Amino acid sequence: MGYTISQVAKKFDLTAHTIRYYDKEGLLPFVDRSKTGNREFSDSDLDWLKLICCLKNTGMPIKQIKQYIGWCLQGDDTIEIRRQMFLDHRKEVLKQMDNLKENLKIIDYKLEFYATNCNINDNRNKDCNQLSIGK
Amino acid sequence: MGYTISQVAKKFDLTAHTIRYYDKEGLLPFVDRSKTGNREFSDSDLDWLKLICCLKNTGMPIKQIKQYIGWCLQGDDTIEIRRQMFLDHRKEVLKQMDNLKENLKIIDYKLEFYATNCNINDNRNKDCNQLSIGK
DNA sequence: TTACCATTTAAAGTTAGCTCTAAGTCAAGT
DNA sequence: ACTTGACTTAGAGCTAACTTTAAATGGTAA
Repeated sequence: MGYTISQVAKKFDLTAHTIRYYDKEGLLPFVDRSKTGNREFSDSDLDWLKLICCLKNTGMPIKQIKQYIGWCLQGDDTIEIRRQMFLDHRKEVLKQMDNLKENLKIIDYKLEFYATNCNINDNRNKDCNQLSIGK
Repeated sequence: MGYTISQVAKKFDLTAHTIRYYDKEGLLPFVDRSKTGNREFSDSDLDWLKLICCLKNTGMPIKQIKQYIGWCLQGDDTIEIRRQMFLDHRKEVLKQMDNLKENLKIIDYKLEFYATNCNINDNRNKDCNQLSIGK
């Protein structure tokens, strides 16, 4: 039978509106319809959607995801460009992870500061309001 | 003397426009002005801005950063709530890192697939177009 | 003095990614 | 037959974070 849009929405923690929006934007050209025109998602469709969410959640714009879907539909001639896209995107993801790590250091520095100067012995004379975050 | 807005923009890889926007949104209430009304950034201001960028680049909305800045201005009564904000935000950042790691796995799976089935011996009969990305 | 910068403000415009509304269709239950 | 609820579309509306524009001011260099 396949899954209805609301079942899929639940599974992926999206709204049906959002899934229709993705469809409208060209991200789901493969999803079939029932006799009455309702979307029917197959298991393979869920795999596509999982990949789409992966790309979206790692910061790829919807337009670029659409382009990738288009390449997939075009067939094997686009295999190399698709592979390159994943390589490039992988680099992007690693960069994001590095950025998060760096920023986590700053946050941890601040937390250390609050712990050391503010909460032990409720010492309110020391200035926890300063913003020096180290070099 | 302090730094001009364009010097700061350069340092932080932002535009002067963006910095003025942050100021307008209440993120930079501490920045002084010269006699002629131009912003003059001190070293301490740069530390603030560094923290602001850290929070922004880890996904904190500008409104929430503004709220934090407001708490700082209010003084020591808000220390505990600020500390809690950093604790909460730290959790968010860790969650983001976990998400990135999970999604990186999917990307690596795809890359492995492209490497195995598509590029070795230029074997174009195998279907690299499929989207099954594993369980 | 004139030209050329960088700066200022207020306000309008842009983009991405939804989010919601209106009006309609269809299938199942009472 | 009627009601309820899930689905459909087109299109309008919304929010965040800029980004650009217009008009004005001030400092420096030739």
